[in-house]
Amino acid sequence: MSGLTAHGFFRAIVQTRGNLALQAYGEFCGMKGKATSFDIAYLAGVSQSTVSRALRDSPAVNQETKDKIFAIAKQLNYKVDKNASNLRKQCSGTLALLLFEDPTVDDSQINPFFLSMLGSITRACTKRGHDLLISFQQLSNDWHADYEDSKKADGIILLGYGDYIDYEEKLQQLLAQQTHFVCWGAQVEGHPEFTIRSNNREGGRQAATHLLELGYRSFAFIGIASDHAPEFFERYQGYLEVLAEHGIRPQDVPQFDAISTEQAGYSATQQLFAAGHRPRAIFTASDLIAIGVIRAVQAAGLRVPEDVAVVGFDDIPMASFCTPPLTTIQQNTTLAGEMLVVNLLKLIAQESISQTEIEPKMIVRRSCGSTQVTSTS
Amino acid sequence: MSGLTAHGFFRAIVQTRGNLALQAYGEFCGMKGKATSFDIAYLAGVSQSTVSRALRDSPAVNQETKDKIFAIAKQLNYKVDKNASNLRKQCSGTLALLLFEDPTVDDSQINPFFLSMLGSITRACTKRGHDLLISFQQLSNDWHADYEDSKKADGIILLGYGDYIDYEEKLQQLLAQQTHFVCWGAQVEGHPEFTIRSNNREGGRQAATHLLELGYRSFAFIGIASDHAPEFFERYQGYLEVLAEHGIRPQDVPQFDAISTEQAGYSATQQLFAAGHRPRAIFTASDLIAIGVIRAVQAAGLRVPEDVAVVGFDDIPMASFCTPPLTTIQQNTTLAGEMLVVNLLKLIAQESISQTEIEPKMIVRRSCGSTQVTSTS
DNA sequence: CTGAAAGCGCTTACAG
DNA sequence: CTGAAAGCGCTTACAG
Repeated sequence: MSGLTAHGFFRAIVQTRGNLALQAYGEFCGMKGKATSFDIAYLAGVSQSTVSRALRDSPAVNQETKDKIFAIAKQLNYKVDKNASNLRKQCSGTLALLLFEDPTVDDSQINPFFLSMLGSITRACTKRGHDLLISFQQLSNDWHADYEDSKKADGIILLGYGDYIDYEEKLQQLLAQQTHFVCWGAQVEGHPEFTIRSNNREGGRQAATHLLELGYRSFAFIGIASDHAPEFFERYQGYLEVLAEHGIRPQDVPQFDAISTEQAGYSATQQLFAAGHRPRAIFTASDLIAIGVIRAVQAAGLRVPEDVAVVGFDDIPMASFCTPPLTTIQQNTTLAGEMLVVNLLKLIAQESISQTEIEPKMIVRRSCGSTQVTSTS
Repeated sequence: MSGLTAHGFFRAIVQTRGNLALQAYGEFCGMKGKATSFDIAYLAGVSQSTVSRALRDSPAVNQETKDKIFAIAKQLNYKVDKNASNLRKQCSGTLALLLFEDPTVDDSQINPFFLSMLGSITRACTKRGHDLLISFQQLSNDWHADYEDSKKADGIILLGYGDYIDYEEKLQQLLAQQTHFVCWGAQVEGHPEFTIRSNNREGGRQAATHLLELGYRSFAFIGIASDHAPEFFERYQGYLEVLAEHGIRPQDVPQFDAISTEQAGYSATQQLFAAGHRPRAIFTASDLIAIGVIRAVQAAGLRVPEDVAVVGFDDIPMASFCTPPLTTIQQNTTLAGEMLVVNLLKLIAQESISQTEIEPKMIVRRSCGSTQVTSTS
C-alpha cells in the first residue's frame, strides 16, 4: 500500500543490490515520511500481517522471522503508528487528567497539592505503560471531558473542583455518557468506587486531638464548611466531633469561609478578628489557607504559636518552610496518585475496586507549640 | 459503513417514525458504541463527506445543511474520532512534554521549578488548542522520544537533563531523526533556535552586583560549574566576571559541586566549611541548593544573613517561605512556558523563530541582609 | 506458522 | 454546494 510509486522504486533497487540498498531504502524513508509495516514486510520478504504480528511479539510467529523483522524495523527506526493502531484497536493506552482550579487572582500559580498529585499520577501512568494527557479546566461551559468520546483517552482522572454543587452536575453528565472516570476527593452519588479520598473526618479528628492534648481550650476553623466543599466540610465535622467529646460546643467554634488560597486564609482571619474572636487555636482546611492565617495573625501583632496555634491540611512542600514550620495533616499524594491510576485502569478493564480511602497522618512541626516534632528526613 | 446491521435496523425506524426515532437512534448509539459521521449522514439525509465538511465548518457547505448536521451531532453527542482524523491528516494536535529529573533519593518530589514550568506549559498548550502529553524520563536507555515517530505528538518539549554530556547525545539523535523539538536551558549545537533559556550569565552578574553593593568582599559558589551543567556554569561565570571587575580573582572564590537538590546544597556547604573556607556571601546555582546551604550554615552555628549571605536562583514558591526569605534571581516561568510552546509550534509550522532568551530578575528578600526588599504582592 | 482481505472512522482530491 | 471513492497504517478474524 504505502509508497506504491516511490517506495516501489526503492524496492526494485533492494532486490538487485541487497543489503547495502536496505540502508538506502532506510535513508529514503528517513527523508520523506516514516517507514510503514509494508516497507518492512517488503524488505523481509513476508506479508504485512506477519510484520504486524512479529512486532507485537505474537507467539504465532517463527522466531527467525521475528528476528529478521525486528532487525529491519530497528534499522528503519520504525515505530508503530499509534493513530492507526488505536483506530483499529479502539483504545488509546492513554489516560487524561483534568485539573480544575479554584479561581485565583494570579492564575499562574497552581495549587501545590495538586502539583504533587500530578507528579505521582504521571509516575503511576508511566509505570503502567500508559500515556497521560493533561488539561486545565476553567470550569466554564467547555468541559474537555470529551477526551474519551473523541478516543484520545481510555479514561479520565478528575482533580479539583471549584464549587462542588456546580461540579456535581458535570459528574452526572459523565455518568450518563458512561465515561470511565475517577475523581479525587468528591464523592459521586451512588458510586463510591469512582472516588479516591482521604479520610478527611479522621484528619479533622487528629487535628482537634493534637490541639486538645497541647492544652488549648478555645478554637476556630477557617475554610468553607458546607456542601460546596465536601472535603473541607468533613475535616470541619471531624474537628467539631472531637471538640464536642471534650465539652466544646460547635457554636463556640467560630468558622469563616475560605477557598484554598493564602489570600482567602488571610481575609478570613481578618474577619475572624474583626468579629471579636480571639481563639487560641485555629484549624484550617488546607496548608495554603494556613499560611494565609499565619500571616494574618502575625500582621495583627500576634505570634504563632505563642498566641495562636495553627494546624494546616495537606502537607505541601511549603509547609516545612514557613515560619514557624507548619503542623499539618498529611495526605499521601504518592499513594493517592497511584490509586487513582490503578482504580481507573480497573474500571476500564471492568475489574472490581477494593480500596478507595487513604489514611491521613499528623505531621507535628512548630506552629502549635509542641516540643515533639515529627522527624522527616 | 458503520452498523450495517444494527444501525441499519434503526435507520428503518427513523424513516417511518421521524423525529422521535432520532432520539431512539441516539440512545441506541449511546448504549453500544459511539455514533459516527455515517450515522449523522444517514439521519441528515446527506453524504458522509458533507457531514465531515460541515463539522469542520467548511465554507463549502450550505448553512442550512450545516445547521441540521450540527443539531444531530449534538443530539447524538457525537465527537470526531481523533485517531481516525489524525491518521488521515497525519498530525495529532498534541505536544509531548518530556521531563528529565536529577536523580534524587526520594524521587517522589519533583523539582518545583519544573513544576511551575509544567503549569505554564500546560496553560500555553490549552490556550492554543493543543493537548499535552506528559512523561517523566529516567534518562536511562529508553527515551520515549518516539512520541513523534509514533505519531502521538507533533513535537516535543524537553525539560531538564541529568548530566548534560550524556544528554547531548540524545539531542543529536533527535536532530538526526528530524524530530521537532525545543528544549529548556541546554543549547543544541548549531541550533540556537531550538532552545529557550534565561540569560544565565546576566543572572550571575546580578547576584554578584547585589552582594558587592551590600559590601561583601569574600565569596563562594555552590553548584556544578562545568559543561555537565551548562546553565549553572553560565551563572557561575557571570558571577565571577563581575567579581573580577571588582578585583576579586576567580581562584579566591571557592566553588563546590552540587546538583539541584537541598541535600546536595547541604553537603557541598559542609565540604566548603571542612576545607576551611568562611565566605561572607554564597551564590548558589538554584533555590533548592540555596535552601540546603542555609540549613548547613545554620547547622554550623552561623546565622543567615548576619554571618553568611545567600543568594539563590529560580524563585520557586518556597523561596519566599524559608527562614530567612531567600533573595534570588527569578526566572519567569510563565513567559518561559509560553515561549517553549509558541516556538515549538512555529518550528512545526516551519516558521522562523525570533525570541529565545528570557531576562532574569533580581528578587531581594532577607537572606543577604538588604533592607530594600522587592515588593511582591 | 503465514497470507489475503476486511475494516477501524475519518479527510480530501476529484468530478459533477 | 454535494457525493462517490480512495486511502491514512494498522489489527485481526478467516483460511490454509
